[in-house]
Amino acid sequence: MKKITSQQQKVLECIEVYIKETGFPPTRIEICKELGFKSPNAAEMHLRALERKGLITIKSGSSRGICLNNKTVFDGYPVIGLVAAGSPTLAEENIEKIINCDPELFGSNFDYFLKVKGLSMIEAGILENDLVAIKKTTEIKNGDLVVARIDEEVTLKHFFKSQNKIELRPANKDYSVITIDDKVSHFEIEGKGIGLLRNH
Amino acid sequence: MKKITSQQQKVLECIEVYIKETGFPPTRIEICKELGFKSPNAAEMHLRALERKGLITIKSGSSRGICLNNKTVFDGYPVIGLVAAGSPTLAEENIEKIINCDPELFGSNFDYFLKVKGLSMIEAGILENDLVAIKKTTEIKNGDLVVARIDEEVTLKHFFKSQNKIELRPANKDYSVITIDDKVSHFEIEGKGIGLLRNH
DNA sequence: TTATATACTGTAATTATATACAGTAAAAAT
DNA sequence: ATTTTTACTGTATATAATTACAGTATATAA
Repeated sequence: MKKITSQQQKVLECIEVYIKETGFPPTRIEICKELGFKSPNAAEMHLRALERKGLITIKSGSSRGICLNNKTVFDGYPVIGLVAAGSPTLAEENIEKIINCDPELFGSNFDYFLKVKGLSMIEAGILENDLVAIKKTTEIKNGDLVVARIDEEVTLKHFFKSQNKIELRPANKDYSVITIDDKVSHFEIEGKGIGLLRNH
Repeated sequence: MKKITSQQQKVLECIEVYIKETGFPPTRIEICKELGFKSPNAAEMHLRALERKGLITIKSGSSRGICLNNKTVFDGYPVIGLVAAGSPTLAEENIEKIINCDPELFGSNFDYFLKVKGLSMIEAGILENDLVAIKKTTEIKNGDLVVARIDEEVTLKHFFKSQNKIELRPANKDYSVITIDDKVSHFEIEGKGIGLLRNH
């Protein structure tokens, strides 16, 4: 996609605002009024440029026939259940279902829901089948809830790093701490749990 | 609001579909094409009727100047924190903030979020400041998570009813079971917890 | 340096659109 | 029983809107 000029940006915003306020797109002349142009051709040329750059579609011959192309059809966040060994977490085969919700539901944006298996985090109030909202990131602080991949296995634990070792701690007395050492051939932080969703 | 005829309903749906597909409302003639009318006045008359009945607004003189009025501006579910003694749970003074999310996020519809105070349900994985999605209902089964009002105090507990008594059980060894008996002057079930939301 | 794109004004023509008016017919309300 | 509303066809017209064409000027890319 080609770069957009500031004037074209203004025209695009003008169209977006107009649609938001009235429910239908503006005419060339209305764009001119809004932005102070004196010729309908000014608007026309900007519209042509925006169409060339793929941002709008103009339905020829139709009044107000301006379609915005930027509508990202967002159908929700995938729920990841058991991750098949060796496959990327977000691979289609791992997607159990799609949940539609506000991206800002947990304060900051996230990437997917991980469905919790087992009871290893029960003392942190994370039960089996809870959905933990995961944000893909490697910026992790001690104590954060992380999704980690150890030797092709995916696990949800609390992260603790000291001078010489990394520990993944469960929140359950019956489970033991995982220490990342030489025996581990592959270790990777996939992301961070920023929220939780439960269906009673 | 007056009742709508089936033909008017068809015209309204036609407009909604048209907007969904193109991003702008149809002209009179386009409505006619879609519904098989042969005169633009057929569409015009239906539009006038829909405007009289308050379902649309027609911007006079504007091409495609049809605005839908049915847009229910839903700004989200209220989060209820501490409930002031004697006040209805959903009173404005109790609303901490509004969270926008899909009404079907927890399977069935619900009415508000209750912000959890204290640790009485910690063994059920419900921590302080968790938000429990509450559906207002009195249809409760044994073991359900309920919001109950006892003598003007609101509490979140597990519900158990036997032949001769009702118990509200915490999920924490350090808390004791509440038994509803003659000492209680007022007891009421406000609703049922159907889901949970947590911000890490 | 020579195009090409941006950024407009100004005018005009064609077509798209709203909308009024004259009817007809049937259903529903008064 | 009569009026009003619904539900159209068919025609006409003023105006709303797209869109082409002729310019001017500046900035950017080849």
